Amino acid sequence: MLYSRLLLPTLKENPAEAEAVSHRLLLRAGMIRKLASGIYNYLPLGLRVLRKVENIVREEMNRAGAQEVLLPAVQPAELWQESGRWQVYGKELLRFKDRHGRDSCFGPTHEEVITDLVRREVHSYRQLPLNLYQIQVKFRDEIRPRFGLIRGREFLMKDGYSFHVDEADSETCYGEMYRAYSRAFQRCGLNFKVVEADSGPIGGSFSHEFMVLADTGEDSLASCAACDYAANLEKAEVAPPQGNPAPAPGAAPEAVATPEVRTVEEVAAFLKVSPREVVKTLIYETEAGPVAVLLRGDHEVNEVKVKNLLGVTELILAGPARIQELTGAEVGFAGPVGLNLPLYADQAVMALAAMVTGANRDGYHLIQVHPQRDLVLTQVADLRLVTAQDPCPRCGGALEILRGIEVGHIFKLGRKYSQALKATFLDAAGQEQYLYMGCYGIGVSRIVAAAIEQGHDADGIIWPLALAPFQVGLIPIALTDAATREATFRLHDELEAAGLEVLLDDRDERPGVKFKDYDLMGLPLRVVIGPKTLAKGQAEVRHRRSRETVMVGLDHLVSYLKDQISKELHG
RNA sequence: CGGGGUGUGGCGCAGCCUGGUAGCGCAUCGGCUUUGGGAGCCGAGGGUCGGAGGUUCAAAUCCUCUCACCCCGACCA
Repeated sequence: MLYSRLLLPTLKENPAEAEAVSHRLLLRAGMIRKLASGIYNYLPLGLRVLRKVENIVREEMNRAGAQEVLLPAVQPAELWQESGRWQVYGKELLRFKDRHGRDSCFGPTHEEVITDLVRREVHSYRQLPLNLYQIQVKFRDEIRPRFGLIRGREFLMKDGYSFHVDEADSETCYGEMYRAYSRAFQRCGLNFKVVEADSGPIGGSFSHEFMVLADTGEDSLASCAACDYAANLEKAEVAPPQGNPAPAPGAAPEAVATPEVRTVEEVAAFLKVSPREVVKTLIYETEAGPVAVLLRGDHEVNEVKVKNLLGVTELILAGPARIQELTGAEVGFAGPVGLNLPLYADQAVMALAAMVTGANRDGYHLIQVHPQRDLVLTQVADLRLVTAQDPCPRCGGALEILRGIEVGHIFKLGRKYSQALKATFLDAAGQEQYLYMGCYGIGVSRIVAAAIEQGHDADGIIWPLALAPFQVGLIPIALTDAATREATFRLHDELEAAGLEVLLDDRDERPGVKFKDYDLMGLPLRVVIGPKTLAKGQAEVRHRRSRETVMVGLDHLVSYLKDQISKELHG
């Protein structure tokens, strides 16, 4: 490919709109351009990378026995009404009417459509299992699109759905997808971690996310240094407290004046106690009514755990007026003693012998509160976020808290959609049964950004070979030199004939400009040819990642490059 | 949606506070010279200062409204 024929507008300066590294470099390297918030054009270079990811994912899905389909992006409201999600999906679902006034939406995901297809076409256990996937543009009207391709509104996704006669078979498929995903992300050259994830309201006993490790990631995860336990922070368990969980009660609770002392830090400092002895009382509104959650002052609530324990989908911290109404006191003085609300305590609270709580009275706190003697608890559970100070819940080893970008998510759907949409089959006994389903997603365009978050330096992108838009960049030092020109074009043709992807910079630019652009684009191998190298019958090959250069004789340059590429692609 | 910020040639910015003929760097076009890490000189083109309304003799600058975008929080591939 000749540079002069490509639409490849590189930028010297960082666009003001881009903050994230991948966003900046995608723009600067001329791979994407923004059309609207969270909506991007892919230019030729960006599309080449996107296609590479897509093909790796496709190959691994096919290898795992899945079949590719293509479902419509525009979907009728009826299906969503049938599944019940037309009401619950929220504003991320882009809705509109067609010319006849029929409610429609742009598909953010395809459970409804695929289940509809399968219920029409599959009637017998003999047709099962079935694993279908597609690679398609999705639209989710995100609250806040950001970081370029990492969270766009329109994005390319691989979504797959499997159908089974029973739960055991769906779990077999889950395992196959787990392995296929791992292979795909490995081939993409990503440093990733598989973590246990919250399976959410859909239910199911387990779910996994595939996280590309990057400090700029939007997700946090806990990972054990000693064993293979790793979980999304919102899922990560806290090991039950060790030692004596029920210390003997001491003196009776006593109210003390704490004027204008509200936060945990202020209370701890005022009463000269450790923040861990100050218990905070969080008042939440849920669709099932208000509740109170107790946590040690030095701990952070995990709202996902609270939601799951309560079985609610709505969990919002109560506002000042509502707190006043429920506790009789201002924010900062709520406490569990005598509070007429369902009371849920984090397990760590139970290990305290004497704690400080709000007194439900402005300007007062209670001291010497004993959890078992003084509180009427609805339930005690693990309700907080783990920290790097907590031991691993599996092996007791040290936990690390890392940041990651979610590029894949697999979970079991069970019979949620098959029941809602009445997707059934006849089993061997002639009985009508609901299908068991699994669901598997990969953020294809997000992988492009994640690979850059993981592979870059001050000069630009460093692509893994498998994703690079071109494998080799070819730079002539002086195209005005006839010998150089002739040798460069001949080499370009030879490389292409050998099946290598090569970009020849035939622009009338000075070498420095080309070097900068190639570092920015991040092609793995760069070949420089000029009068000086030609005089020795050689070319200079530079590895983008290591920055090492070697002189290679022109007569075996093609085989040298082929070797380098196959070495990196196949280990 | 709440909080913070930015809109001035294609890109990055100054000018705004204190109203008075719209500027700089890069990019673009033409010419000459250059050619191993974002070249030099000469010349040229390109902007209703996000939009609307208002104040004023006069608005990029002051006021009101509005739109777009970015960053921090609640959603997810």
